[in-house]
Amino acid sequence: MPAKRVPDIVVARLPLYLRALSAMQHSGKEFTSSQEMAQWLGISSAQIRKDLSHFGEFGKQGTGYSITGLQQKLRQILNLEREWPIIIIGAGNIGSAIANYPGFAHRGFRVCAVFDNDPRKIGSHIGRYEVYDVRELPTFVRRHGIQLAMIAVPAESAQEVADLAIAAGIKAILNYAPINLSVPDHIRVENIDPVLHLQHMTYYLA
Amino acid sequence: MPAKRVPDIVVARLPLYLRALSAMQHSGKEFTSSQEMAQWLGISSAQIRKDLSHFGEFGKQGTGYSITGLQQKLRQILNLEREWPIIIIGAGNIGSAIANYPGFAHRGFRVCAVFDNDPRKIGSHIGRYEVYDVRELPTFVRRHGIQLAMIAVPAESAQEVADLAIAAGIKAILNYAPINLSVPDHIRVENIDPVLHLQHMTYYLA
DNA sequence: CAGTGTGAAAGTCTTCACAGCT
DNA sequence: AGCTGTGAAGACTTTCACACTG
Repeated sequence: MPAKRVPDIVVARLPLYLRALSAMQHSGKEFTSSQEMAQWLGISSAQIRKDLSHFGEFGKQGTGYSITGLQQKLRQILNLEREWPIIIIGAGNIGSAIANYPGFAHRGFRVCAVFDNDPRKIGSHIGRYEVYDVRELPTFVRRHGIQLAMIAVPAESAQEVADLAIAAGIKAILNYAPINLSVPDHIRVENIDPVLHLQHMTYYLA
Repeated sequence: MPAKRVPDIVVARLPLYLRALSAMQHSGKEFTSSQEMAQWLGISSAQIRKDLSHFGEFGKQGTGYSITGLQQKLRQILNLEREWPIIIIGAGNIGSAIANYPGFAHRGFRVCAVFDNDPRKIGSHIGRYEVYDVRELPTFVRRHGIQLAMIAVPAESAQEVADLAIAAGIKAILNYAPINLSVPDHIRVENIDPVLHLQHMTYYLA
């Protein structure tokens, strides 16, 4: 469906559009326009139209976009018509919080296991997940064909567990450790480090 | 110190440089080069030099940058020579996890209070923080002159607590709720939504 | 001679503005 | 009338490549 090669920055905005559409759907509306979405998201309407135009023509002139229709298209584009299993590596504060985060379920993801290397944590429960020994990770990942991992271990161990996960077949990593992972070209990594955001904002504070 | 107006995208990379420098410092080195940092971060050396050139000349030709010297400069630029107090709004999974996250302390921030509106949580303890009634937030923020807040409440309440916090004097918000906050122009907001990152990555997975 | 700082060139991304459809 | 989809223009960002310095 992508006509040519779509810029990564455009792909990054699609989930945002999807999120806005969900909120609009909740408010019971049936159609929306690039203008309305733009206002909602604080960006320009031209950008939204241009972004979507990379993938096809989803709107009706004079009317706008069907909210459910566009959601469906975006889910197709982002491969969200299936549910993706994810593993969490690290059963500390962050690992526990994301394991119990209810926000994944309705947006295409299902946490299916939590791993740690601390004998005191292995076998214990986090919400409804038993914590497994990280040594069982390779077998687990291979057996279930899992491609997504979230890393929530201390910075010192992050590269090590990333290597382990990649060797086992993981293709994309959401990394919560405050460190830059080095990975092969075909592996995707996205990072979440709240401190980076805070430090960015303090630049603008008196 | 900023010669002219520095692009926001440049400011956003400075914390990344700071993080890389900390890691290098730990490995005992004294000097680094734009090339070494670039390799570490997976970006180009020219970009690093250009970014830094917006703020002054920090390197020595032939030698590179003093690791501690550059760290100090970046801390100055980002206003990180003081320690910033932050409040957390929301004492659920995410709020608790970030309250206990040890990564803030050495990077310029100190969590100083946690608020919630749930009577069952108010008065209870999260790590070493007592959870306060959100109705005490305005007084607390004013009395201590707090400018930074992290919002970790459900999406439905996020706009409401953001409004409350802003009215009390909060100037910058790190928002964990999966929703776009609308705020006045002079307030800065950054968002963390792991699902957005995951959905971005599934685009590239088979 | 290794490595910075920087104009100029190349590349990328956003906005404009309007033809054309409903 | 209202709103999309889109070339072309404009703005912004990155990279190049080299004069210069310790």
